[in-house]
Order: sequence, then C-alpha cells, then structure tokens
Amino acid sequence: MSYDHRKIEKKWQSYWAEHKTFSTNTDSEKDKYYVLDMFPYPSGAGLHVGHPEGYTATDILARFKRMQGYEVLHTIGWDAFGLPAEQYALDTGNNPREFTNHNINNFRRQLKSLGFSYDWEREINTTDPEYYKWTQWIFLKLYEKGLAYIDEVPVNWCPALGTVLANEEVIDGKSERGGHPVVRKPMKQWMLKITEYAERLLNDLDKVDWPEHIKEMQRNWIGKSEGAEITFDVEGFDEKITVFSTRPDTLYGATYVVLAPEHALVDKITTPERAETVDIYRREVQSKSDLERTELSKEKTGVFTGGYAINPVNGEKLPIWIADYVLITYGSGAIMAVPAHDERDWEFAKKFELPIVEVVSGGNVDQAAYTEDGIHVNSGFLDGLGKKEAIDQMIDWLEAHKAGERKTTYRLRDWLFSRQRYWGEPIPILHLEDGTIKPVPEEELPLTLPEMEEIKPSGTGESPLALAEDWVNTIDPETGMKARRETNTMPQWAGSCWYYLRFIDPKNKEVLADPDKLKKWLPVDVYIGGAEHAVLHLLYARFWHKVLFDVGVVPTEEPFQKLFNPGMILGENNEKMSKSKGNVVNPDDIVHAYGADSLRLYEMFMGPLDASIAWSNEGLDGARRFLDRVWRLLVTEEGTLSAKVKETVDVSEEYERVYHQTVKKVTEDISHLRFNTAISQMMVFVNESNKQDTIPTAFVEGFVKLLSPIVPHLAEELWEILGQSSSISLENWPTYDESKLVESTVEVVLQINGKVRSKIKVAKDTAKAALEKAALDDEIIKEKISGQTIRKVIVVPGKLVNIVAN
RNA sequence: GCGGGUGUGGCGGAAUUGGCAGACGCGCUAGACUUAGGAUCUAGUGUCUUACGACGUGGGGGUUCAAGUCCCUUCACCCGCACCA
Repeated sequence: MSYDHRKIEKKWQSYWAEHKTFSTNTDSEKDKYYVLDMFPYPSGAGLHVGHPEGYTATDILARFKRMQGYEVLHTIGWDAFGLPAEQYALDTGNNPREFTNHNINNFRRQLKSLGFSYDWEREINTTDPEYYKWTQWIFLKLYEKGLAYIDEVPVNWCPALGTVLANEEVIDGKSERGGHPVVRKPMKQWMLKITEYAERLLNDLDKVDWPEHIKEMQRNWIGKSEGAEITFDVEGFDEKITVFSTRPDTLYGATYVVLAPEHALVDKITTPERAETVDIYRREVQSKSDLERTELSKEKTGVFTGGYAINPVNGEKLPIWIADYVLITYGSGAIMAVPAHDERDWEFAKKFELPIVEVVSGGNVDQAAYTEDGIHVNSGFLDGLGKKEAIDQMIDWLEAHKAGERKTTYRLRDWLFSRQRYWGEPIPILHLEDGTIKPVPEEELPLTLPEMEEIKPSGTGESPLALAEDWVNTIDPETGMKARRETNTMPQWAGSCWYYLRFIDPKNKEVLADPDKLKKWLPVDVYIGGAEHAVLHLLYARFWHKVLFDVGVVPTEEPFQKLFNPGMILGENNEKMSKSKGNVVNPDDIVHAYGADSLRLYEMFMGPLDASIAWSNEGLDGARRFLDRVWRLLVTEEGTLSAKVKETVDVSEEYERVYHQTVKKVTEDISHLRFNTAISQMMVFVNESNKQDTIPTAFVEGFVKLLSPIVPHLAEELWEILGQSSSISLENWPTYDESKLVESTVEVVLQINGKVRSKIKVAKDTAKAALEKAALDDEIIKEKISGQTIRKVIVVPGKLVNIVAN
C-alpha cells in the first residue's frame, strides 16, 4: 500500500504552523546559521518548478543545520514592486496593490504546500510602507553622503503613450504595447555613485566564497583598466583633447586622434569645409540604436574633422577624426589611435589609408596590429625598452611635462536610479520653489504612495504621481516654502538591495534592524538563487551594504559569504520551459498527484544542483516509488510499525557498515550541497534493509532523521509511527561510528600488466610482503604468468597488487 | 574575438590523493504473483564476441606499473561580455 501524501502533508504543515516549529530566536545562545533564498517577484503566473529547486536546497540546509544544533534563520518575502503590476493598473484601472496582494497570496499558498521551513512571522514585502520606510531611509543616507545626484540622461520616451518605457518594453524602436514610436529624450534622473565604490567592489570579491564565474562576471562588469590620461593641444585653438590609453608607451606610434561623434569639442574644431560631412555623419550615428551600432561593428566608419592635434611627445600634427567606434561613455570619449598596435585602430587606418607606424617590434604591422610585448623602436627615449618599463617611463615623462598623468578607469557606470513609475518607492526629496532640493526629514518617513483614483500616464514623461496634485504639491515645514515632491520612484532593485538585513529584525520600528542582532547574524552564510542576478542585483546589494558599513549600520564589508546558483530545470524536450512551447510543469499539479515530498526528492535527485537538466515524468515516478518503498519497509498495511523493526537485533557486519557509511555520506554530502549523491546513498541503505529479516530500531530512527530534511512530511509521519511524540525537525542529527566503517577483510584486486585478472579476500591490514606473496600464490595468477618473467610488482595495501610480467 | 564552463551506457548521472569505470535512479529484457497491470517482487542490462577475450569516459598524442582523473594538441556544445582605448 502506498502512503497517502495528501493527508500526511496537510497534517504536518498544520502541525508546524500551529507549533511555530520553525520560528527563529535571534537572541539565542546557539551558533547562528543564516540561509537565504533570493526572494521572488510574485508574478501572476505563480510558482514555476524551477523555483522549488533552489528553495528546496536552502530548506534542506536549514533543516539539517537546525538538527545539528544551530539557530537557523530561514525566511521568505516578496520583491513586490515592479512593472507587471503597474501595467495591470494602467490596463484595467485597478489598484496595483490589490493585484500584488492577490499574487502574493497565491505564492504563499504554493510555498506552504511545499513544506518549506520558513519562519513565516518574518515574512516581508517591499511594498509595505513599514518596509520601504527603511528603503527610503537608506536613500537619504546615500544622499547625505553625496552618493545620490541628479543628472540629465536620455530615456525611452514614447509620445503616444505619454510615458517613459523600460528597455524591455521597447522592441525594435517601438513600444511593446501599441507599437508606437519611441525616441531618446534627455530627462533629469537620479543617479547613484556606485563608481565611487568600484575599487572596493572589485577587491572584496576575494573575500567571498562565490562561484568563480560569477566573480569573473562582476570583475568584467566593473572593468578596471590602468593606464594614463594624455593631453593633446589642438592646433589653432586654445583647447585640449584628453584621451585615455592603457598603452601610453605607444604614443610615438599615434598617427591620428579620434573623438566620439557626441564629443563636445567636435563643433569647435571642425573646419567650415568639413562641417557638412561631419554633420551628416553625426546625424547618421544618432539615428542608430545601440544595437545597430554594435551589430554593424564589422565595418568601421568615420569622417575627418579638418582639425589637428599636437602629439605632446614629438610635436607631430595628428588629424582629428570622429568615428562611432569611440564611445562617449567610456574614458574621456576620445582616443589617440596607434594603428600599429591596436586592432581597431589598425582596421580604421587601413580603411581610410592613414599611416601605420611601428613602435614595438615583434610583429608585421603591415599584416596585422601587433599587441604583444616587444622592444620599442622609433620611440625616442623609450627605444630598447619592454612594454612595462616603457609604460612607466612614458607616464613619468608625461607627468614631468604636464602632458598627462597615471589614470585608472572603470567600465562600471553610475546607477540610473529613478523610474517614471507609480508602483515603486517614492524618492523622499522636495523640490522647493526657489529651485533648491532638500530631503524629506527622516521622521516623516515613510513617504507613502498616494491612493489614486486612476493610475494613468502623466503625459509629460513624469510618473503618474505627477497627477496626484494633493500629494505632489506641499509645503516645506522648515521654511514654509511651496514645494513639489519628487515624482520619480525607485527601481525594483532598491527593495532587494537590503531585504536580508530586515529579515534579521523585521518588525523593528526604531531602526532598520537592531545593531546587536546584525552583529550576530551577518553575513548571510549561504545565499542561493539564479545566475541571472550574477551582476546587477548582487553588485547593487554589495554596493549598498558597503555604504551601510561606512555609515556604521552593518558590521561586515560583504553581505553574502557563500553564493550558489542552481541550474535551470528544462522542459521534457530539453528546452527552456515556456508557455509558448507548452512544456511548462506546474508545481501545484505535481504536489497534488505525487506530493511535495516526491517533488522535493526528485528535484534534488535529478543531478548536481548547479546543472541544468530536463524534467522527466519517469524520473519523478522513480522518486515517488522510492518513498513508497521506504513506507512499505517500515509500515504495515494497518499503518503500524513493521514487525521487522526490533529494538535489539544482531546485525551483520556488512549491514552495520552500510548504515554508518550512509550516515557519514549523507552528512557530508548535504553540507556540500551534493543532494543527488546523498539520496543515492539512502537508496543503497533501503535496498540493503530490504534484504534483512530484522532491522534495529536505532538504524530506522537514524535513517528517518537523515531523510527528514529532504522529505520532511513523510519523515514526521514515520517518526510518529516509531512512537515518538515530538517533531523530528527538532531532533538531533544522527552520528556515525568511525570504527564501524572499516571492513575487517577487504577484497584486493590482482592485476597483470594493469588488467584485473583475479581478486582475493585478505585481512584489511595485511602487510605489503604478505599481500604480494598471496597474490603470487593465487591460482589464476599463477596460471596466467607461468612461463613469463616477473619484472616488477606494485603493491597498494588494502587495494591492489599489480604484477608486471612478460 | 575575449572570459568562464561542460563532454562518461539508450537517458539523468556516480567515481577521495592517479588504483576494479558506469554507484544510484530511469528505461529496457526475462521470470514470479495476478481477472488485470502503467502495482509489487526476483534476475539481467556499456559495446563487440558462440566462447576465450578484446574494446571502452568527444578525437589524436604523451607521462605512468596503472589515466575519466596529470601533460600537449584538437573538436563540439553551453553561458557571460562584446569596438571599453
């Protein structure tokens, strides 16, 4: 008879809720363990089978650590601001809060049906004013520190919709909804100075235990490069062009200078006869989207401005070109072109027949740019030097002649922080009638979103909040001046930048979280979530954490000690699950038909946690069958404990060893997130147990405990059938006896020339010489080597004997 | 192009320091039980071969008594970045 998962799962979920089995005492004396999931955006589609993979992994760790005596913090909440709710509100005229709450309720129901051991008392919601009060408070700290500023930045403006669109709402230059034209329009935006933290964000990656590829992605994103800024005079003008180069040593090889088409000096230095050409080119570039600009990257384009720059090191006249391969957003938006030693400059020079001058020997610069190290030539005082010394000497020269200086640049740019949306945290800033801006005083937080009859585009590019007149127009209490509230709201990233702090002290009214508690509970020990957040979320959160560290709010430099990215669960056809492909598996259906325990077990048994593997209904069947086998092993038709389970039993050495091995392997594998091999070892134990006439109660109790983090409902039920009255979730994790792991006799492999020919059983500590003798005495071996000369015998005690003969 | 990663049966995957390749599960084959089986139990299942045996971890080469594991080389696929000076 199979077990009734519906009855059992419901029963224990109610038990846990009633007894608050998983509530965390943050003041506990026990060692802490903080295991965190990336909290979800509660979408209307509900949970996807991909979600429970990571959530099950963290839940297993949480349950495992609890049983090992740790005070565990394991929590969940909702990253509930965001575009879909805003769009829903725009489309239907309904309130986004209602829609959001409805989705949250569905997510909560689904998560509870999977039996996750969250402390539900700590549930948080980024759209709750009690929560976003502190998101706003952090913004004020950023503002006070000069890390938040206003800048003019182009946005996707859609005149027909009267609104600004996110990049993902723009498809082929048209609005996703309605297909209206979208143009780039500069607007005043809030920016956060993440670049000020670039160096620390880069260096501190060495302090955390994250997958190497994620660290690498962050390093690339920050994109540090070291070199020099070099200043060129412009012939005939009192202007200077500053370029950034990582290869100042090649300055003698510079044969032209390129400005980004958007560069401020272009108008000034362009000669009248070139003006029209330059103008046409700039307009062409402007009409290209970023995508086109990179897609068409194969063919270099550009035009000569008619102006000349003076090479500071040798006084040569270099023509100034503009070309879109030079980006206004990087460095100073201008370069010195050294075609002999830079691939892009080489291509450009070839196309426009500009001179190529070799200054580093080692390649053939007529054939290709030579970017490797080499001896400098045609370079005055650098001749004969290698790359490194040449760079240093050139920088010294530039600094001595006030023509440049050592400089480090980063690819990382400041964070565009404002959104022209209703459904986000209001930015707590007042614009006074005298044109100044000032922060909303701390004690007035939270600055809540106004209730609005209807949420609709303002038509001006401002957020719908601009239409909430009572809210927008206010009086500054300090000066009595008329003021207008900031109508921009924060991006979705804001709320998720610090939620892990609030979980530690979610109801605190006085501070973001109690400092003593933060001291005890930070950093997060294990953080599990999708690799799609490898850069943005994780970099933004690290940035805020460092700012909070600097203002003394948090005690650690880094928020997340260990990070792990689960792989994706693909559809049965090996493709990414999606509605359009019709290969989506709904966890609700699986929980109903197979049970949460089967789903949890299957997802953990599929393969390594970080692998992307296709869903298989047959695999799921197999997981369920294993649980049925466990049930039948221990429980009678009547639902009582099987008579096979006895208090005192003589067990074979073999079976005893399997038990202890199982405890050891499961313990180690769970600590290293190797759930698939932990489960296979438990299967081995069950297979072995099925061969026994009787099973000791102690083994069964230990085994059910091992099983409990993975399939908690079934384990609780079995624990009760074993006659226990309290929850297995609060029991101690089983231990194993090292002495029971070693076999008294072992099988040793006998090889001839590296091939297995025979096997013998010997006492485990048989000495080398005795083992060699035993091997040579083996009948099969004797026969095989008769007539041959033994050249060498390799003996590995307890493992093998290899006889080299011919 | 640059950076990171992965290649093992029909499938998902195991394999401490180099030491019996294929644990465990799925699927498949045969048998038992059964009115029935998409339930359960038992046995088998890398490939070739009647067998002995040979071959076998993407391909080629090497080190070693011994290589999935170490070295060289090459191919395929996946992920990230992509004119970043």
